[in-house]
Amino acid sequence: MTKINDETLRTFVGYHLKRSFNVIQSDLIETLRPFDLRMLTYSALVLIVDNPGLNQSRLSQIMDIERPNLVVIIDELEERELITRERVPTDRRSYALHPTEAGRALYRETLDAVTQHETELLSGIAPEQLEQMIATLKLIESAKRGQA
Amino acid sequence: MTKINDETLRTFVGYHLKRSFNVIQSDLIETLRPFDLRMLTYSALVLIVDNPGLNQSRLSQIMDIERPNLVVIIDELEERELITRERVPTDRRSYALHPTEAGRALYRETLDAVTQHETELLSGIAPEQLEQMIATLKLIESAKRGQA
DNA sequence: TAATATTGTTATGCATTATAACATAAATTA
DNA sequence: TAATTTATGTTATAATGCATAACAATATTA
Repeated sequence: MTKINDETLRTFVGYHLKRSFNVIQSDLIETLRPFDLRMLTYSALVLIVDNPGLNQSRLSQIMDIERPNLVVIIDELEERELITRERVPTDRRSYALHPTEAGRALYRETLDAVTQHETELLSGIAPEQLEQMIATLKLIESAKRGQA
Repeated sequence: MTKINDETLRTFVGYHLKRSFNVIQSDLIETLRPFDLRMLTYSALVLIVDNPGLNQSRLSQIMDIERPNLVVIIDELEERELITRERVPTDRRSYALHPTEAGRALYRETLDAVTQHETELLSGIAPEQLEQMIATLKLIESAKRGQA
């Protein structure tokens, strides 16, 4: 088992970001599996519960995905009766997205599970260190081109 | 333009990781476009140049992708004559992957470009702060389940 | 020698992401 | 007001990413 040299890639912040994200993502996927949710459907559910009445256009923006791709996600959540699409009288093009009671219940269940799993996964790291990292991640996030 | 509340998702480290990675990834994709490389083909090229002679099995492991998915990547690099597959006398199942001179030249070109773009993108952040973040990211990476 | 494991491969399916084109409705402008 | 432009949600489509099953050739182990 020869050890492989990835020092060149290690000079890139993006490489470290991707590898560490992969670890958290794998854990999250496993955590969400029993609830039959994927990352995208989960994120959408959380955002709809926390922002009842928002429309698909706004939701796709915050989720950083294209509107066509959100449609299937919303379709799935609606079919499972976790959310509803309701016509907006003042703008009849758009739908106001609202969680159902089942949606809010699933939100609470999953929030607990996801929080516990991530806390457990990162239990070996000091909270202050994580907070510092998050501060830096926010700086990177706001370095987005065509925005500053 | 109503502001959307994503405070719940902000309690997750993974959410911050994903959003900041997206920023870097977008930048990287644009940087690699002129060279007709994607992230995966680029990573593979770098690892082959830095580890000449390694085989596909090892490469797929370090790249964290399944062997079948690596085949098409290696196919592409080989067709473009950036690398070669060479039979290993001591193990005739596997191929030793080696960069061609063109592969090494492209490696040098792209390394400069990618380094410059990432440096520019992150120029507003103190290097020590980035180093600290990388240290934390490494901790997360090593928190991978079924490994400690 | 026989059974098992590894390497690379093909085929396949699902998820993610992006773009073009469209119908409906709203907003803008002439 | 009428004509044009823009916004919202949708369908269709394609490229990419990622995972699994099955297989031939070869190596390893029992």
